[in-house]
Amino acid sequence: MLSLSAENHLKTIFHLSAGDLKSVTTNSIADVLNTKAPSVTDMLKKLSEKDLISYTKYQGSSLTDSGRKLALNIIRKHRLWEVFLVEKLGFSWSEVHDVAEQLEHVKSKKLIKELDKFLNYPTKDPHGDPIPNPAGFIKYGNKFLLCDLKIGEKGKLVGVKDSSSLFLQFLDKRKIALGCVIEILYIENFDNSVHIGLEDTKLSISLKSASNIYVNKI
Amino acid sequence: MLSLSAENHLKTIFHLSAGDLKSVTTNSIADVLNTKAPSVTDMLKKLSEKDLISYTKYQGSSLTDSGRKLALNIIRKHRLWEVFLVEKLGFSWSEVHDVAEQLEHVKSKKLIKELDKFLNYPTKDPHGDPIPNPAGFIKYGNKFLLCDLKIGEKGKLVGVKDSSSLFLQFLDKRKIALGCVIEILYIENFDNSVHIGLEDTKLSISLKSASNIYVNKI
DNA sequence: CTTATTTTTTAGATTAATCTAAAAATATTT
DNA sequence: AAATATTTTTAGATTAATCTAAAAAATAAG
Repeated sequence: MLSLSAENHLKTIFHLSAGDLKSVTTNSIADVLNTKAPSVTDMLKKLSEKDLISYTKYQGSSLTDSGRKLALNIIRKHRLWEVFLVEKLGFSWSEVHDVAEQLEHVKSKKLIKELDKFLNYPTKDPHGDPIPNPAGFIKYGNKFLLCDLKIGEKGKLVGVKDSSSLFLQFLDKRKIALGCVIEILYIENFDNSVHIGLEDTKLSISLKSASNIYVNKI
Repeated sequence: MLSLSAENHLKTIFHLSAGDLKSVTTNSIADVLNTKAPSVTDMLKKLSEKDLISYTKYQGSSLTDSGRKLALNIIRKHRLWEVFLVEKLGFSWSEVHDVAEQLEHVKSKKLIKELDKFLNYPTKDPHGDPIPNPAGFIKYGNKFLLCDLKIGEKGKLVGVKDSSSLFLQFLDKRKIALGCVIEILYIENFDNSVHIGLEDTKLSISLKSASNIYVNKI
């Protein structure tokens, strides 16, 4: 049985390696988890002992197959709970993270199996991120960053890169939501701000914002 | 912020003092929590420090008003989650305890507020136990133990005293469920076993079983 | 009302997760 | 490629929750 801290380390390594099995630095893990590097080193040794990561001193760490499976299971739980919070309890997408962060650690196979059924087997969480299946398989959509579209191209918003509540609330204020169709109108030379068409309105967002929005080209 | 262990101690003291503010022994707490007396003593000192219990060495401990409020809040969360598991996820009443035991420690005011609304403000959990309101008020029904009814009297099953999954499964097997009407037919002199009428059938249960079933007289 | 038994507490360890400060290894810069 | 800077690890503490063994207090029994 993994400790809460061990689960959080695995999850973080998964996110930092972008779902790959590539190597992740000790400091980057500490940053995400708000701890210090020595604490992370300790945990890396323990996870390595259990064969959940491969770790060589000073060379960073990467998930093994079994570690990746465990990480994906935690992420699966996190995202299913997020769907529950939004669809059943009326949370907004900017409010769900902290609560899901706690719920993801509840241990019960049956709970997740039944929750999945109750939610009608969703494949995406409220931020557009894919929900891994029970076997630990995750299907990434073929998405682009909004800032990479050319002028005149259109995309449907399918996810965000930065899902901090600050950014999500920024989007809410401008009625930019999952599923919206966005057209690139033009790009300001001066500051690279991006003028977009959104349903019936036009507005301008910063390059930084456009680099945090995923779309499917249409 | 209370630790998980502190929350469990408060909850246990509440249950052992039967919802009262009466004093509870150190060993009885250790028994319920599957720990040893010295561990409990340590925690009692900490809880006392925070004014959640009043504790005098060798004299047992009892909840203060604020401790009682916290305990009831945990119990509220536990019971709401039990309702959710049974009504929404299709768990049986013998399966919910261990999962609710984990869910009750998730911290989020909004979560419980919305869950309560989603469940349509239930007042009883799946075992018939009352759910405390958000202010920490709990309303006990006027219930009797089945074994205390006289021959010929009838009662509606409104709860169980022992909600171990062993006992609940025992009841399930005999189709004895919340809401059933039970009549006392007669009591065997030899072993005190209790013959009951249950809907259209008759059966016999031990005195021990009859002492674990709560009914409302009808 | 002593003596024996049981309960509770204290004393002293252990484990897990964290930290700071210092040492070691790696990476960067000139 | 030597010097400097950064990153990572080790060493050594700390805190919280637990434990066992022994001491102290309360309770029960004769």
